[in-house]
Amino acid sequence: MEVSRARIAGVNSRIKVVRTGLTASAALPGSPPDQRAASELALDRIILGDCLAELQRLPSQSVDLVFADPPYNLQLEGALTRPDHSHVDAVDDDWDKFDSFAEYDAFTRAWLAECRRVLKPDGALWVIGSYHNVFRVGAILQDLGYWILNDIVWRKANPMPNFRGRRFTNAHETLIWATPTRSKRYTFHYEALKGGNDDLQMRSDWFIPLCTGDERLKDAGGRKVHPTQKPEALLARVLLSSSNPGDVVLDPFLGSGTSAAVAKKLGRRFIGIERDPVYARAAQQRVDAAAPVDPQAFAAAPAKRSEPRVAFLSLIEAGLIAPGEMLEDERRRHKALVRADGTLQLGPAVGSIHKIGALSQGLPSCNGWTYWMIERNGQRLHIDALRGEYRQTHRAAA
Amino acid sequence: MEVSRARIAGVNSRIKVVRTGLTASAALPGSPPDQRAASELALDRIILGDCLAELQRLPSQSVDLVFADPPYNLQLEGALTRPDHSHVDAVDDDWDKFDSFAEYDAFTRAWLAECRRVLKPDGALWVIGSYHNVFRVGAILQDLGYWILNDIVWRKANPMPNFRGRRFTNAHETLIWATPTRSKRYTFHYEALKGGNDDLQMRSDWFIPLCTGDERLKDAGGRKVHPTQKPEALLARVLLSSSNPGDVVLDPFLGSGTSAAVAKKLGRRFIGIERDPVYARAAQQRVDAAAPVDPQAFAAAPAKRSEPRVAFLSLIEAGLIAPGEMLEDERRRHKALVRADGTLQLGPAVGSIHKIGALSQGLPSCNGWTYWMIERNGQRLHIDALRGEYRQTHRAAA
DNA sequence: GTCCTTTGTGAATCCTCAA
DNA sequence: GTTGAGGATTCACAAAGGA
Repeated sequence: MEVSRARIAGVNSRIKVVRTGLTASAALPGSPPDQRAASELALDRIILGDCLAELQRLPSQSVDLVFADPPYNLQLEGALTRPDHSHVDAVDDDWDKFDSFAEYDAFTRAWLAECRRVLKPDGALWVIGSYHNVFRVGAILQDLGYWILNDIVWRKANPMPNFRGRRFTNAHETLIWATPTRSKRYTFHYEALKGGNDDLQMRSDWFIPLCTGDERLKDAGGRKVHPTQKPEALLARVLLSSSNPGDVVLDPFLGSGTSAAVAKKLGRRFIGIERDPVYARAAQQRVDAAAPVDPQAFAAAPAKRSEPRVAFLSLIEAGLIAPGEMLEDERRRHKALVRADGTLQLGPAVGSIHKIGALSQGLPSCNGWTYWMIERNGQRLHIDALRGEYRQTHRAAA
Repeated sequence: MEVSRARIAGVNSRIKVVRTGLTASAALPGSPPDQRAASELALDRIILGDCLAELQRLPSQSVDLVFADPPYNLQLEGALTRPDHSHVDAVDDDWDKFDSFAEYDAFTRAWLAECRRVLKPDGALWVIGSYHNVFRVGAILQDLGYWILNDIVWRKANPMPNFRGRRFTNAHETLIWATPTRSKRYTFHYEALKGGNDDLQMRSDWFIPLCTGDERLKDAGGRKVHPTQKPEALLARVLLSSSNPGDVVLDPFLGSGTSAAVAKKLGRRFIGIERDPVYARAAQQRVDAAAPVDPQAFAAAPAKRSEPRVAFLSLIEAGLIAPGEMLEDERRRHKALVRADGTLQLGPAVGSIHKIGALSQGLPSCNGWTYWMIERNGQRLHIDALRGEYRQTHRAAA
């Protein structure tokens, strides 16, 4: 999973191609979606166009991760307001809400369904929202067959206070992490996250400051370019936890381009869709200015699960353990004989290091590598240490 | 917010009336709901019966606050064991099983609609849920015309870990606070909450321990009476923030009776509906044993103030350390690369600041915070100093 | 009685690959 | 698709037990 310098250079040069201007959807008029193979997918580009129309052009099962920050406030979205919104009195309020919700739901269902089509089977989707919209998004997502893995709470370090003092300070937003189907194949860098968190599992509540200061995009007049620019730290945690270097990250509501900028910095590929030319241009400039961090700093960490398997027999064949030696558990309660074929013998029972380990304890299963110990140079070692030794000496060959 | 002694005494004497036993619904056969005025509403009682049927008997606009802890529809499959092979006691009760989302939605819509009818116009509703159900509950609640005031995150101090390391620790549950209509007339004790929170506005993320120890109801055999008993601190914050002494609190899924017990302790009236006779009896005993308390004691209780934990990753996210930088130990014998995910790399090894620190010295453990140094402005600092800096700028991190 | 160690447990949608 | 074996995996508390 090492990312070479050549690869990074390749990413950079590709970005340079689109740096000349936005890739407007109008530039691709004659390409029907069904004829576009995944290999043709143009990457590291910002598409200026309608979210739904552009999603429909993307090939199926071509994207590793979707990050979506859809509109929260129905009233402010031109496409979602009723034409005759002008006079709504209190009596009509419920109907108005129902109409708005129905429209919002239809819109949500449409883009979530397209994202599900575009996602690879082992990909995943993240959506962020507030209480205004996240319940609808979450329910629709479940209805469409997505499988929720976690809901994550982004706890804001410095939220806007509630000026009227009529509610609790709205100090968090919610993210939903889901796979397109109920699948066990998804990316999650458990050990890396744990390593960065004082060796404790990363929890579902994340404490991250708002996007402020230099990170916040401003226009020439010093006004913020986008009203809800997300902090890069939030996106970084999303991408680092659930994607790999080189993965394709799609953002159907790119906005100020946080997801694309972080994707570039962390060695991921991106596709961003944005309808507003002002946002799209700002995002493009931001992406152009973003510099990838040292590839060593985001290269996939070796996870135990992904280490190559080693048969216990291989240790015997490599001379690290001799047939006839005895293994013991930590407390020296059980003692087993190493046989030449890589099995253990404990009394009359013969089986794998795991089976005999489980049997000796009366448990349904056991990791023999971390259960059995052997004596070497007057010290006791888990046989897992010898496995590590074996892997080290055989890594060069591979 | 002060609860007067006279008022508490009055509540007590009323409760004595129903202390003789459970008020079974069968005891009220001849009273059609429409003929029952609000003034006749029998209070401080636990109704043994079906949630929907009993809600339908209650008069309209008679309740100040609803607290509902409905089934979550967890959809668990198979068994789960801890790394030590012990069995995880899952919530596999029949009451949590639904055939489909559609069935769960119909049930949810029915009880939420009845609660809306029963609520006074200036009343409010609280629902608690997890990602399994809360999105559906929230969307249906909006569809019915409820108006959401806040979503609240209950951050668990001591959640169950994710034993297989396949997801983020599910460390929170979500509460929704809503009024039956879009109304400005609802109860919110802003100042009282602020006073109990170091004069800071109470945020939407609440840090409260699970219900354990003596508070957890046990049967004669020492087994927990109810699988999902909620902590009284959670209910206390709900009731103190959004109800007044003397208010009527309705809980359609009473379970172990936390809401009723806290209501009695805080001088509120209650109506609890519970279908399971075992739960209902336990709740009744619990309520009988509950004595009015000083609200301040509750408000002060929950958050044990220790130094908030800071992840090394947070320093990177905050820009205090950049991915790709190098850390060195005091004597410059070892040099490690800071990775974007908050882990360190030393040669082929990747791990936490502590793990890599220990590895570099050949020791079993190491405090990475005081072992690793970094250069800043020509001077060398322990990374612990940067942690201090982070804590200073982010007080709310706990 | 005090201190230290061991054990138990909580609303959980909790593995992965080869044959 | 299914089956079977390999082997990876836990945090904060509280209560009980032992020295």
